[in-house]
Parts: sequence; structure tokens; C-alpha cells
Amino acid sequence: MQIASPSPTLLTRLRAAGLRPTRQRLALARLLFSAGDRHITAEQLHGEALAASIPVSLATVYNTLHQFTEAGLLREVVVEPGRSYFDTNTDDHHHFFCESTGMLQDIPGSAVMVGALPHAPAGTEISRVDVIIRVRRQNTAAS
Amino acid sequence: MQIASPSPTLLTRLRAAGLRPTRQRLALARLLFSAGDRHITAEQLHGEALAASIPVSLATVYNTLHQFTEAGLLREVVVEPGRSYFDTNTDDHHHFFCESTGMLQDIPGSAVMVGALPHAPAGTEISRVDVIIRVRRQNTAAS
DNA sequence: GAGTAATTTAGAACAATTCCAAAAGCGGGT
DNA sequence: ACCCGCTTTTGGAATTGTTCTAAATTACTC
Repeated sequence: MQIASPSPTLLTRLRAAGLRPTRQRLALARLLFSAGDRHITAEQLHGEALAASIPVSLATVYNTLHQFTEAGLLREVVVEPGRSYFDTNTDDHHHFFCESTGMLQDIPGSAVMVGALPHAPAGTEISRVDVIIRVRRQNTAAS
Repeated sequence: MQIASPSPTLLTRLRAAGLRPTRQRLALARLLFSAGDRHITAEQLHGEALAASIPVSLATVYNTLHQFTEAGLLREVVVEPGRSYFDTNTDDHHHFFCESTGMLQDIPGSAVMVGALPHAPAGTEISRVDVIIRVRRQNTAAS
């Protein structure tokens, strides 16, 4: 029905990633990528899809998120046990995580640091460096 | 019965943390702290306790780990969705996480980095900086 | 359009963790 | 040493987030 012709980019990106551009994947990709950088959980995305009248199953949302992640379209960020965020920004960057609100926020790429990396344990190679700066709401009370 | 008189330190540390030195907490503390730095999950600790004939319930292990963490005796490290490690090293340090083996390893304190920290979002203060260097087993095949 | 393999689905299955109300244990005062 | 009140522990059920499964559907090739 209303598949319209969205940014052909999405379709292209999926193809390039070796993923068939199915209705569900396209719809989820649109939700994920057409609104700037996002940090979203599987359940949240599922909710958004349903709200947008895209009847996709939760299992498919999980499948899709993982496939996108493997394909390098997404990055998974683990901040709390039992909850995974997916970040639409796959550039090399890091995060603020607010323990009070559960909010995740990109750290502007440049503002970062990371000097000398220690060398990885024997027989292993570095796959990624995650920096999470945990913050909490400030004690605004001055009294 | 065989409570013996372990390093009075444990008892002292618990008291200092405002935690009643109950049998279970003492026993778990001993498992945790008398063998150098450890990275352990709740289930693992529970297993160790049972193996050591300390019949403690899993719920208590969870309670205890969280209380110890709040008291600053432990540090929680989240590397994978759905699994939490507790680190007996509470000094400022970081981690290697091997994606192939699931093994967590301290990064020698000095070998670290972290230069200029970006300032936290308005109204928040930094509570901690976690650096996790994800490594994977190297492609040993040279052919 | 038909055939085939990839994808989606709903729901069951799982794993880690938390919750619950009841039982047990700790420590202060006697 | 014994009581008492309050903290802690317990087992089991409940919850949460995620994965699995077998069957139905869909995308692409010819």
C-alpha cells in the first residue's frame, strides 16, 4: 500500500549489506535512520513500529536489529544488565549514560580522548573501544 | 560451627559499610575478597558458595552483591546484555573484554589513558568512567 | 506466474534477575 | 542467657528482556 518511494538510500543500504529489502526491514530502517542519531531499544522500536501502523513482530525487530548491527548499520551499546541500546551512529564515538534517567547520549566525536591503548592480551586483537561516561543528576539542592 | 576467625578485616569492612556481618555475607565476602582480584557473576558466586558448603540462596547472593556494590566494596561491570560481572577491584581502572571467550580482565591501572573529559550534560555530574576494550581471538590462521 | 530459499510470525521457551511473604538470625537490653 | 524488634535470608513464584521454533508468507529468479 503506502510504501511510497522513500529515500532510495535505505533500499540501497540494505542491498549493500546483503539484506533483502523486505517490507519490515525497510520500515524499521526508516524509523531508525530518518530522524538523525538515535539510541533505541528493541521494545521501543517495536512500540514505534506498531504506533506507526507497521505490524511487525517483536521477533523480527530483534532479528533486524541484530542483522543491521552485524552489517555495520547499527552499533549495540550495553549500559545496564538486561537492556540493550542500538545506536544509529556507527562512527567512532562514545557515550554519556545518565544513571538517573537511563538516557544515553553521544559524546561529540571530537571532545573525546583515549590516548595510548594498552596492547591486547596475547592472541587477541582489539575489536572496539567503548567509553561510557556515567553521569547522574546533580544534587541541585544547595542548602 | 566452623566460622573460625577469618581475617577480622572482612568483619570490619562489613561493619564499616553499615552491613551486618551475617553468616552469609561473611562467607560470600571471603569467597570474593580472599583470592585477589576477581570478576564474577551472581550465578558463579552462588555455585562457588554451594560448592564450599555454604548453603546460601541465589536471592541472597544477588542482594549481597548489590549491597556490596552500593557500599563501594564491589564494582559492577556490564559487558553483555543479560549478564553482570562484579569486580572486586574497586580502584579506578578499566577492562579488556574478550568477545570470544566472555572473559573479563583488568587493565593495569597505569597502562591507561583518558585525557580530557568532555563536561557532563547540564545538571549532571560524572559518577564514573567505564572504558571497555573489546577484543576477540586473533585470526591465528596465517595461510 | 511458479518454484525456491529467505524472511516473518506468534507463541513457547529461556535466562537472568527481582519480588514476595514467611522463617530465621542478629544484637541490644535485661 | 533470654526476649524482642528489626534486619536478613529463603524458596518459589513472578517479571523482564531475549531467543527459539515450526509453520506461513514473501522476495527474487527463471
